[in-house]
Amino acid sequence: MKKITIGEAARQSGVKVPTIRYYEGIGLLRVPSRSEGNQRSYEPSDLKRLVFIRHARELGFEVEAIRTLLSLQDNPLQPCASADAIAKARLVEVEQRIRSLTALKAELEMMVEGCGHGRVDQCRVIEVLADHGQCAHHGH
Amino acid sequence: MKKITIGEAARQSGVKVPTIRYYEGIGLLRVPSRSEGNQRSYEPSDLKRLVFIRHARELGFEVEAIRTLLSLQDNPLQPCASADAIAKARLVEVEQRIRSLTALKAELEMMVEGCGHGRVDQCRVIEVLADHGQCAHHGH
DNA sequence: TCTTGCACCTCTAGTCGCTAGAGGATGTAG
DNA sequence: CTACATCCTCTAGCGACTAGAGGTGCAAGA
Repeated sequence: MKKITIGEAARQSGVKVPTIRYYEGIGLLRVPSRSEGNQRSYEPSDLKRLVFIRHARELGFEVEAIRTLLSLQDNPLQPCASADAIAKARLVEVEQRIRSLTALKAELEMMVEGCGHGRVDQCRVIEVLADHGQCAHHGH
Repeated sequence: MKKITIGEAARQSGVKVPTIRYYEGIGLLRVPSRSEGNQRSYEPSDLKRLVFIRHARELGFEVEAIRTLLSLQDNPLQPCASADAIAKARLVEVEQRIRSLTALKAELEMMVEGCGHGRVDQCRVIEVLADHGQCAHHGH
């Protein structure tokens, strides 16, 4: 039962102090007990939860998805179909995002390579932006 | 000089009506003339500008970058080094983003594949989120 | 002419996930 | 005792829109 301050929790979890308070506000984190001087006082389990949240955020899960994942974690005997579905949906999103960014990269490369570093009226960057018809990929 | 309404401009440019008004508000688009009934009235040049903006947004350029690109387009005799620099910076961002998303994809795939579709307490998705040490990539 | 109904107008507030700052209380080291 | 860091609450801001309220304009059919 070694209780720690919010600052220490921030240091150990990698989540910033105002963000911890924000997570409490939106109900991702339980309301912690307070010290005599009204300061938040966290337990190891809170720390674990913070690391879980941080990690999920780094993987790009939205707060609502994390809310669901946390409630699943809190009820470990339930079937994990939901967790699986959330992760799969995220995977599909990420794959889609990679595809569109790759197309985008090709287009930017064309723009940059085509730029003769002369005047704007000969600049391929501006030209391509002005005329969509010159795009390599018309999907967007 | 065929003037069009904001709705028609939206249809032809692919930029939504409230977004056109928003662009006017932040100064990306000139303040258009008005009809007798106080309705915005756009010219072909506005339409071109809207398409330019839409295209740049689709390529992920921020509004401030677009502001610069537009001012370059308005002064075609200047050297295009700025446009080139903006596009290059965006390219670097995109490449970085693709790299991190690819790492993320690998991690999500591991999570999804490892999930035995049983109960939460055996679920790899939850497990990996809870314990950062199990990640394939520790960079994040 | 009337009326229906869509498109337009302005303005404010909400979205997401924080982040920054004001203004004050508490805790700790020298 | 005095700094100074850290904590507290509260409000407002970020980017790039989006949604909605409450009202006006306009074109076409009955």
